[in-house]
Formats: sequence, C-alpha cells, structure tokens
Amino acid sequence: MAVMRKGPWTEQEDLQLVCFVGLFGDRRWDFIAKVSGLNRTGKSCRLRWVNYLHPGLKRGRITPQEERLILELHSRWGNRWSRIARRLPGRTDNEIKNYWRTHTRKKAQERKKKAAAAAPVSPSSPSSSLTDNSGASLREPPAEEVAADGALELNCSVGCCSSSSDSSVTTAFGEIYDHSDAVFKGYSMDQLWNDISMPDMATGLSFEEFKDEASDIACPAMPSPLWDYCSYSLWKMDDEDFQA
DNA sequence: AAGAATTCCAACCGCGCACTA
DNA sequence: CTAGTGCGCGGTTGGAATTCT
Repeated sequence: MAVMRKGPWTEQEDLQLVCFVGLFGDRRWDFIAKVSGLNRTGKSCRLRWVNYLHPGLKRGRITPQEERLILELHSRWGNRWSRIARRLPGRTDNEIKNYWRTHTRKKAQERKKKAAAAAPVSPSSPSSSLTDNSGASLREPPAEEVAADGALELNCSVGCCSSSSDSSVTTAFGEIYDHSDAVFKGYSMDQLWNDISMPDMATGLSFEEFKDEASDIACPAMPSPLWDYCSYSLWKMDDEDFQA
C-alpha cells in the first residue's frame, strides 16, 4: 500500500481535486481520493476543498462587520465554529477559528498587561477570556480590509483549469454533468452515484477506463451547476440556527 | 539591516456522530 | 442490535509572512 501524501498541496493536486469534485460532487471523499489518483486521504481532500478550493470562498481579511458577527455568535454558541461559519458566507470554520485564536490570544495578553499594571494580584479565572466577548475595543483593522472581496477568485487561480481541449472534454463528460444537474432536479445523490459507478452508463466507458480518461485530461472549465449548488449549499442559511 | 516576536493560515489529528449492512 | 465506515467538527501544530525592536 502506498504511503499517503501529506503536507502542502501542489497546484497540480488542486487542479485534480477541483476536477473530480466537479464530476462527483463534494461528498464521498474517500471515493474521490481513490479515483482521482491523488495520493491523499479523503479527509485531506475534503479539508482542502472546504478550506481553500471551494468557489464560494471569500478571500481577504475579516471585515469589521464580520468581526462583530463572530463576537456575537461566539458569545451565543461558544466554539461552534462550523455553525458560526454558516452565518458568514464565504468564511470557513477554520478561518474563523484561526482568527478567533489570534484575536483572543492578543486580547488575553493585553488584559494581562493591564491587570499587571493596575493591580499586583488578579485572581480572576484565566480561561474566561476565551468566552469573553466584551471586546468593544477590538483591533482596528487596516483600511485595506474593506476591499476584501475575493469571491470566485479561485476561478482564475485554480478553477478555470484552462484546458486547451475544453470542448472535447466537456463532451466526454457531458453525460456526467447532465447527471449532476439532475441532482438538483430531484435525482437523489445515490441514484446519481449508482449511475456513475455502473460501467458503461454515463460515458460509455468502464469505470476503470473512465478513471484513466479522467486522470489524463486537463480539467475542463467548471461551468457545472455543481458550482452553483456548492456555493449555495455550503453557505445557505440554516433556519434552526437562528431559533436558538 | 538584522534578529525577534507576532500574526496568519494551511494542514493534520483525534473524537464523536450518523448511516448502513 | 451491533460493528464498520465515512464524514464533520474542534483542537492543535508548524511554517511563512509580516511587524516590531
């Protein structure tokens, strides 16, 4: 058994992953990991996709508005990062978590300094800073933050996969795309999956042949409805969250 | 200018939950 | 009912980039 690759992703790997997620959707990560030929675990693929390659991701720094929202939601839900992330379209739990970490650490340090300056002894609980959101005096973000609007930047850096043979590829996988589309018209994912894993169904190729074909082809541009679906589904509001 | 400190961010790990056979 | 499997979540780490001294 080959040893799984770890560490930073290469551009080539990104391309491959984007390609296969485009084909199979952002589920079944173990399957994608295997089929794509990426020597990565499904887990690793999912992480890379969710945190970096997803087309709906916003690039750039956390804006003051987002910062306020994070504070508010964290006071409500604590470290439920994924839940908080759902309230911030384009932001990932990882991003928010990272932000919060540096932010609170900084605040804790400031508080320590203040406490040390004001009083020689401070018996207050040390961990309270984590859930403390009284932070009205937050770090003033640099002006450039406001310009943070990198959504879909990915399409240029990675997602466009500008293949010279786009059209031929699209026809080769056209059926698959049609099936992806069907998911949104009432197909269940499982139905789709059955179709895909059945030899000779979608592409006329056996699965192994299809796999080879796919790994040979520079990824087509991804105009698939999957993109829309992904960017919608990942960030869509979750009604029950607001009821809490 | 250089080294130290801090911040940012990508990635990994372990755990728990949900689903399925 | 239970064991196996896959996925998602939260915590943590480590390196690159940036800022400070």
